[in-house]
Amino acid sequence: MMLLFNDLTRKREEFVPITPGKVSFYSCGPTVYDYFHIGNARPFIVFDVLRRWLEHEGYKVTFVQNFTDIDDKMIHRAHQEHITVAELADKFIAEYNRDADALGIRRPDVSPRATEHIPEIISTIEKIIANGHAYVSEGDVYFDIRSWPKYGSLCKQNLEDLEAGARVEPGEKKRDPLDFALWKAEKPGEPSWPSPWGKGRPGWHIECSAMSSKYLGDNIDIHSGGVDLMFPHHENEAAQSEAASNSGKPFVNYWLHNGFLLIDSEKMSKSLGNFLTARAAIEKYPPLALRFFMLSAHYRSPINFTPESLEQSSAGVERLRNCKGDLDFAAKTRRNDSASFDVDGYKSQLQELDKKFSDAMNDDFNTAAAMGILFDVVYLINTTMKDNETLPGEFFTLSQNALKGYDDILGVIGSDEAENDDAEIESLIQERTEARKAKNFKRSDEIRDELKERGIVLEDTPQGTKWKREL
RNA sequence: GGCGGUAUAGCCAAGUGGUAAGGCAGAGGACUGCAAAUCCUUUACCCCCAGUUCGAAUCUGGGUGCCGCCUCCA
Repeated sequence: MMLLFNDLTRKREEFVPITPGKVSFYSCGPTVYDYFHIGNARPFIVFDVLRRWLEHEGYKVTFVQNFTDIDDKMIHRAHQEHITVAELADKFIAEYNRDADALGIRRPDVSPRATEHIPEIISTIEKIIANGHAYVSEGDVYFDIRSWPKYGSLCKQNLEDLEAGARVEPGEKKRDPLDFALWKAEKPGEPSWPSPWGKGRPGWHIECSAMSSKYLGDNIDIHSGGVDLMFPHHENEAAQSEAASNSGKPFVNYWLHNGFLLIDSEKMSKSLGNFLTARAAIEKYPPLALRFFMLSAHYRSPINFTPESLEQSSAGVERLRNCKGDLDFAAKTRRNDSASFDVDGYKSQLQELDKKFSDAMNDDFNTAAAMGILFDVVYLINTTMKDNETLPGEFFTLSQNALKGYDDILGVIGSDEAENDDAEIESLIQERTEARKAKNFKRSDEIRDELKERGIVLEDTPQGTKWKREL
């Protein structure tokens, strides 16, 4: 049984998919006007891991994440850069993919772009108007929140409080300050598309309603995003989608929102000068450490991005990787299939830990607790190798598979790929081994220091010298 | 002002009634030519004050601190 905290009810609920064995999952993606920042990276990483976990649990998941490629920020930036909005979008979609790939974030099953779904958006708006929940006003179309009694039910605010903070732009023709644009009439110099209400462009929220409905249907299992999207974006999305479908069914069964990422205990903002793109973070810290950091706290808690926390995360990743490296090395040097070893006992210990890991992941996706279990697995492997001179192949197969299984979900260990200086490194190690045999420690330490400079760390073991690349 | 979240060791962080996971850092030890890795040992009056209970980090009430949303920012 899987429990998920549903922001609709503010409770942990058992996850029951609409269709047994299948999950429809929509996650809000980036507005592609710039590189995405480290705060954006949190939902991308965390919900990608949730997606993997759902698949691990046997669900066939359809994961949709949009690209918002038309809005005020897009238009503004394109003007600045003297390029078209479409060119800007193409560029930053490519940059998104580059950074997301580097962070080990799997590509969604569908990555729809708003501008490629104008007909769907228009027909969604038409349905909302036909159902009496939107009105046309001088080329704009607004959602009529007063016609929607459930409005405010996701963010749990009453309309008066929301209204107190509502902002009305000059030129907007709203009946109520909280009404929001589904369609915006064309302004000079802005991209526009023909519509029944004249030329214009879609509002911010409507694309998600139109595209989620197209790819996932009117009633979807999971919708995720950052907490700050809860209002107004998700509140509006839900109102639109339900007003359009008019089916009486909720737009979303489980709303999931990740907590905010702070930098040095402050909200990231350009004015504070603590703005950090994912690109810059990847250049500064190992992607594995960034993932480790994101998964080391519960996804709904706030996390604080500091140099110290990233160093700690890097050290944690090192421990995981050391275990994998030691295991792989021992598999080559200490394997002995006739060694006496209680394979069944070991297997049941691993299974017990695996059960704990699953329990943690199924308890509102508690990756922090699950990572704790991963370290327990590491400890079991390390102590087993410590206590046994040689081990049978089954030990290595079981252990390696266990680590790989966890890493397929969390992506915090990684694998080592051969590089073209491998042979040279190994020949230097061979030379060092000869030097050590001859008690020429000066030469042997020289070689070790030289390799250290190049990010290669040597470890001498009774079975020979093992080496690894630093993160 | 309204709504919500959070407060656990030097640091990060699990833990929704039964004598506090895990990681990082530190100290001592084993191992090592020296290291590194690993292993062993070691580090907590769970923000404060009341209350409920046989029993609370966990529940209730009241404080205090920090954070977020209410401003098309994940």
